[in-house]
Amino acid sequence: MRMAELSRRSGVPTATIKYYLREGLLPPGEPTAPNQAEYGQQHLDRLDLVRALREAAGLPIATIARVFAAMDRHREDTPPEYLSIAVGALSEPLAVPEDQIEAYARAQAQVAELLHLLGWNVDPDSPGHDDLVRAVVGVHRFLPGLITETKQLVPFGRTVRSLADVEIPETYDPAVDRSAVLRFSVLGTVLFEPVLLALRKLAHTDRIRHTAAWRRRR
Amino acid sequence: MRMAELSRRSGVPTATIKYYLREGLLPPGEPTAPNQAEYGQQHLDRLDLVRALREAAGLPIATIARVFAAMDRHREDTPPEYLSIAVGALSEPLAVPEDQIEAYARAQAQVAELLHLLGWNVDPDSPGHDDLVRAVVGVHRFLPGLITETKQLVPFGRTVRSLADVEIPETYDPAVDRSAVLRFSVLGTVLFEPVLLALRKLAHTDRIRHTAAWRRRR
DNA sequence: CCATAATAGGGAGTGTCACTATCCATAAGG
DNA sequence: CCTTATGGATAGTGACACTCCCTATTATGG
Repeated sequence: MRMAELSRRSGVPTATIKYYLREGLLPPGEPTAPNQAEYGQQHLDRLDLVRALREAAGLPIATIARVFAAMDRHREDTPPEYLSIAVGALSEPLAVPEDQIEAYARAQAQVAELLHLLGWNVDPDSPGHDDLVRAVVGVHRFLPGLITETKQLVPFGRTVRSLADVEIPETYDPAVDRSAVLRFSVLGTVLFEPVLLALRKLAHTDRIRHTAAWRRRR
Repeated sequence: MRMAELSRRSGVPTATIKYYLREGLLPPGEPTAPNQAEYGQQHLDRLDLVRALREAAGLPIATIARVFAAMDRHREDTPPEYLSIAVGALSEPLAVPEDQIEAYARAQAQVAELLHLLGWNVDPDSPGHDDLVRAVVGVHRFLPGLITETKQLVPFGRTVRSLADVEIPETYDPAVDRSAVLRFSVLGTVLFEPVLLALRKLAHTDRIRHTAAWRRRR
């Protein structure tokens, strides 16, 4: 199919498709002439993924491009590897500002201690590690005293870990093709985040309603 | 204190403070002359909160303004009320696009059923309710078949609810002043979100490492 | 008292992001 | 053959979060 049909079938304007091509969100079509190219199912699939990542997850174009680049670079790896690479590409690499080196070092140490306490089999370049360091720096900075001891975070780790058992099936069926697994993993990661955060807010409300102890001033 | 000192002590440039004043993120200073005004501790506190909400949580200016407006409008309410209002103001109000009315209706029904299954004492205008509807619409749209039955979400609700018990203390000490409680609640809500999401990614990695069952093709 | 610096308030300018529109030299299709 | 479409490139748009600059005062040190 050519541009017009790709646009019609995906629901994305041609101008936007061209923009995505420029930004590397879409591989170029198969050229049939200096000014003609043929697009296929993979382009439709990718446009659908772009829409999900932009409209539902709100990811910036640059991040989506990074995820796709990582996916394409590692399509020969084993499933756990390329999944990890793709999900990891969702996060910005850690950039420590000159004036906050100690704050990051402290957070980094605390994260390492936490992972040790949890006994998790993850290393510092696993997806989420740098995000956790960044997040802990933020908490330290603006709510100092909230995480004074690393072990305070352990219940959160254990709880979230129990969710992982529900989210990720025990077995991986190799009959399902790689790109479907990838799509599922990346989308599952980002589309479920707002679900969890919204549930957390609602849980807070329920928790407060069950706390009869908003003692009145007397 | 006046502009220069407010800027120096908060670390926010004067041009930015003026911008925040225009956008309603800061209440105007006490005017002492047509071109002079006096700022106080409340302005310093607020600038600090703005920094946290912008730099650590990445919230847009308009959202921060909405939170402050809600806080100011409800400063006479009881603690559970104004906390709920403030945290609720963190979310955009639900806007249903013309062409997705059924999708939202379906998600709304599913959220209602979920809350019933969980037995939570929350109503549809609680903070997070609309976010959950939006998030469920997103999952339905881009990962159809993932949430076919509402009860699949129950474990997530229960798990997150158990976190709420850890996060929110049993009692609220009225000796602590309102604005500190508010700051703590709003910041606690948003600063802990990235911690949870990062832990989730790490938990996924650990889960996958414990899943020996990435069966090889044979 | 006066020269200099600082101030509130407002408008305009900047850089980034994610598109969106226009142009042009081909190419496709009836 | 002639209208329409295409790929590639460049420019423009609107939202956002500042940032700069201007002006008529006002504060302040000598």
